[in-house]
Amino acid sequence: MSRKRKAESGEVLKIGNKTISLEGYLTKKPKTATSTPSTSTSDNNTPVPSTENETITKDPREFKPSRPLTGDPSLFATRRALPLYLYQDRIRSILSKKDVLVLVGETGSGKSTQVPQFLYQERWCQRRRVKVKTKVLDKEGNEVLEEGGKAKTREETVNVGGVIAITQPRRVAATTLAGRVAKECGTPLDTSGRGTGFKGRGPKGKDGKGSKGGKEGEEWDEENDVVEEMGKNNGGDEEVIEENGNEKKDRKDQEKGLVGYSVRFDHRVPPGTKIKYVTEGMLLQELLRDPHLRQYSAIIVDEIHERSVDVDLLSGFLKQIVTGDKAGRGGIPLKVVVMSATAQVERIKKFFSSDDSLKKGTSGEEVEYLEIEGRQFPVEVIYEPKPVPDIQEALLKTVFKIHTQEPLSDKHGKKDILCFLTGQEEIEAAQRLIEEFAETLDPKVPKVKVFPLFGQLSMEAQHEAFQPIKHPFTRKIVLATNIAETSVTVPGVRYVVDCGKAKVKQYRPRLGMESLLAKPISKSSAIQRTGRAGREGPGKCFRLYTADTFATLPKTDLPEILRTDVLGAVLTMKARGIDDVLSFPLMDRPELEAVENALVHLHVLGALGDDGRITDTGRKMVLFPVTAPYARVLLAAADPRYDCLLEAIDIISCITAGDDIFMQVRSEEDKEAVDVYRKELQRREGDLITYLNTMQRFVSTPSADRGTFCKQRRINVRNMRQALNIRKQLRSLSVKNKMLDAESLMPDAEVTYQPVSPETAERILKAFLKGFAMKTAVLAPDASYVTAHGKHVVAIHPSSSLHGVKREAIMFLEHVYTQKNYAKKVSAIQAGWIAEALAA
DNA sequence: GAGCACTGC
Repeated sequence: MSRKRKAESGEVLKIGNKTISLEGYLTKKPKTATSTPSTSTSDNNTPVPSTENETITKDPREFKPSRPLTGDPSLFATRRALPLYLYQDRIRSILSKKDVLVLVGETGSGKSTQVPQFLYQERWCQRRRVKVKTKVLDKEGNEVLEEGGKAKTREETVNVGGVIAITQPRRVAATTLAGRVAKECGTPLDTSGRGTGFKGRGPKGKDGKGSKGGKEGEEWDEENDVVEEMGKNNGGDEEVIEENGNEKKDRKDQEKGLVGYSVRFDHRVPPGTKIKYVTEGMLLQELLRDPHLRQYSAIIVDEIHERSVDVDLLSGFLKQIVTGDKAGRGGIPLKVVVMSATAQVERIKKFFSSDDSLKKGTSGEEVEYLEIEGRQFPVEVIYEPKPVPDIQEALLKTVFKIHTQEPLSDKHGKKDILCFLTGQEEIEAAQRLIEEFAETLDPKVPKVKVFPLFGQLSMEAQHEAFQPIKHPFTRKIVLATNIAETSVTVPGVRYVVDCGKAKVKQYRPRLGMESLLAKPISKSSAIQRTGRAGREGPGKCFRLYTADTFATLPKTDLPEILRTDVLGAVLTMKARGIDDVLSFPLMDRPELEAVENALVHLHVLGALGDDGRITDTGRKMVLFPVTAPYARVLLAAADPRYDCLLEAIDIISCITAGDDIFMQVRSEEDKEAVDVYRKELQRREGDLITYLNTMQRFVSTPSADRGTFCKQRRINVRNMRQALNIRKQLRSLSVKNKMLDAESLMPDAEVTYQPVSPETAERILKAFLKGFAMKTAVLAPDASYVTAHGKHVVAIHPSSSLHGVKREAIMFLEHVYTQKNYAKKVSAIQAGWIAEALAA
């Protein structure tokens, strides 16, 4: 499995004895240096010229909006108070002339809710019927050529525009924002009685509004037990009403609903929807069937500063549409509003300008920029005078300095403390220290109550951190990971203590594995943490590092695309018609080596052919909302040779449902009791067959007993529900793609549990090897496991049922460097199966 | 003997 690359040319890749030609898709060298990730973010340090900043006086007489608000009058006052209110004419006027607007606005400016409402009645936002020329494609999706080599086209009449999409990085944000805006528009989304049965990550959504669906706590909710039928509610997208601006029509639209949302497992797009909140991934998925985004007049990309892989890819596709010839949209431009909480304006402006303007030296003139002040209270920042040797000690000192010297509350409310730490271990150690020290305090000093807050905690435990404290004379201290930086808002916080570090996942292309280590945070992350103290009143932020250290921090975080395996990103591009992935416009380009590794890996998986183009297999793979190796497993499992698709779906559902469905057990006594039940589920074949066993046992358990089933085995109900949703989605996609016969599916209630035979287990593991042959290791004479690919020593992670067990060979689905080089999700295999899986 | 945070028709 060794890989050799021709040193002198980048045009050919060799894998074993195979040669893949890179011609046609590795034609161009990237424009920016790719040797180190940091060089590609070089304009981080370029100060933004102040002349660029649109400064607008805030005299309401001068900028009184020319149009009255519409919608629910009871919400007018709140909307008028938003900083953004005064900018609506300006925003409308900019977008009537230009196609791209970069809008920088801090949290609380109202940009996510107000901007689409300013725009949806604009003339350019109406749906139109136009003639377009479409390329004729053959069955495989390749262009049909006319004589002379030109692509064959045919003329069609299509609808273009009418809808504004607003993208969000998270589901909760998309659904809560849609709910809020629908209410403001006077066309509330009725979300009652919708049994999607699971909720967002935290008790509070991003903007401090409660998330919805499902009830609080970890109990299995029988009412929500039945998951919603896929695709039932997403039929409204195509029925956009012809818009001609008369009042009667407007009223009709209001009855039908102006606002909708579309996130995985949950679609609410009423007929007549003009404003649609979507997750970034959802819009990428839409791009697969509609490359010109014809349904939309505008795309608003919100929270672009978070720089997920999805938003980076989306930006690339949007740039192509905006700066392209627009023939696919019948000449109608697509307007793009890019919204960010932090100013990386130059970079974004340059990115969305056409390359021609760069050559002419008129960079960015097609792109307008507007900055809007936020609504934050001032926060005083206090640094350590010199570097602290021990973070726990520094934390303890600072927390009790605040506690003993600062008031418990003021006219703005409670004055609680939020501490940012790196992980669970650090949080638990700090909790013990603080609680011990609090015992020694004078009884005249107020009491403290400590709440840990990290993702792996149960819903109930997370919820506690959000509740106002009941006891009088007590201060709340929340010890949180990064979860409190973007995902949730803890109310009542007026003091922030920031340790200056966070655990970040980083992919190492050379090793083919990822690491999870604590690293210094960026300036913008530090500022974000500080801001958490100023949501409800003036606050203070204690940074447990020096001002000099702050000055050395990188300006922004490394975007995710430079930190993860680009396998998925490359396949996403290939499937959307990008043959030359290296010349695809990206704000930050991954290292060449990372892209090459991804291409080779995709070739091994059979998603790319020897010519580097996407194969039939690759095209089938992208239809499934799982990573490429899992998609490959599904295709293999549907093959009569392996014939285990339902089993593979059960396993993949469990594994991709967020964090492990098995929660960790904290106390020793609990552990003993839980292990009795868990042991029953475990199989000697390893973790995969254990997951299968768990899912099969779960679905054959009567609804009424499922709560007990989960409780006894400490199964995370939220993740289990997610697993059921994924299972349902993968099953229905398999039927749709003719890999599964709908008739053969039995309702779960009618299936009696029977453990899989060792023969079936073998077929399942062999099907998984089709996606994970690269992630295998063989037992060496010294009793360590050595990877087949790269010859690294790996240890089996303690969370695996095979931890401490020696087998001939193993397959693992995850490979993470933390304390050690760990293999996770491990199965026992035979060494001979590896070669078998690699042979076509 | 160990687990930053998100997400996908």
